[in-house]
Amino acid sequence: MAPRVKPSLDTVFAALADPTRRAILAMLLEDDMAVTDVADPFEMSLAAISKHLTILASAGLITQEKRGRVKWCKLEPDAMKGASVWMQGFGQFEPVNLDAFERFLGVELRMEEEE
Amino acid sequence: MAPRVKPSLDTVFAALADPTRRAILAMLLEDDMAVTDVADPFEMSLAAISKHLTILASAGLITQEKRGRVKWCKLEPDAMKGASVWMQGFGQFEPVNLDAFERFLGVELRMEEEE
DNA sequence: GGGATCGTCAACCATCTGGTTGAATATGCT
DNA sequence: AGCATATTCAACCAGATGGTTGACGATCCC
Repeated sequence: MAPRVKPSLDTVFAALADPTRRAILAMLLEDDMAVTDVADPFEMSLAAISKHLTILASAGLITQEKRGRVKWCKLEPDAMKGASVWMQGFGQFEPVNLDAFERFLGVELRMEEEE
Repeated sequence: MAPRVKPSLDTVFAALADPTRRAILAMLLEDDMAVTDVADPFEMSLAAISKHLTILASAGLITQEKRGRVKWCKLEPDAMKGASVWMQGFGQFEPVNLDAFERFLGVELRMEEEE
């Protein structure tokens, strides 16, 4: 029942390769959310979002806890550690720059609106 | 002719999601390589490796320059910057730890041998 | 010129991915 | 009990992905 595998680089990178899933992770930065609420801003079906959440969960990037009929989704940023360390082995990237991060988030969201 | 698009998070993460491609990047850390030499340690066809290299190139993670009949592949670690910054927005991961990186490389290579 | 080497192209194939819809399950509310 | 809400399941579909093989165009070398 507990999330089985070691979240491999394969599954983490693959999970992060989809813009919908990255947007979900960004939403979860602010707070834990129910599946329905996660789905709300997207134009796709609830079932599709549910699948995305399953993928994020099996990559270890989120955990889901059912309380009552609501399943709460919680960001697990530590799951990115391995991938982050791996990438940083390729170059000393600029010291963690939150401004740049927010700019990226902004660009991503804007792209989805335009689509 | 020049690599067209802005290497998006989509293409970078997708490129990194494949273990063969990550192994290729790790090889290129040591030195630039010809396509044939890149393909050598793998058990798949040269054409398959050529495709992987194309994917890496269109994600901006490598560049390829043809000199004579040999096409040289060069690592372009800066293409990871965006992805790295994006991930670091989710948590302050341990200050660049090369030991951990080499451990990861080791694990990845070992996995391929066993397969 | 002619043969070997380097690399890509084209066609093909099996499998994965991301989405849909409709039905099913589980919980909460009155 | 009976209805509404929350979420998943199952079947299906189109298109992407990762691999193969065989032919092809370039380039180097004798």
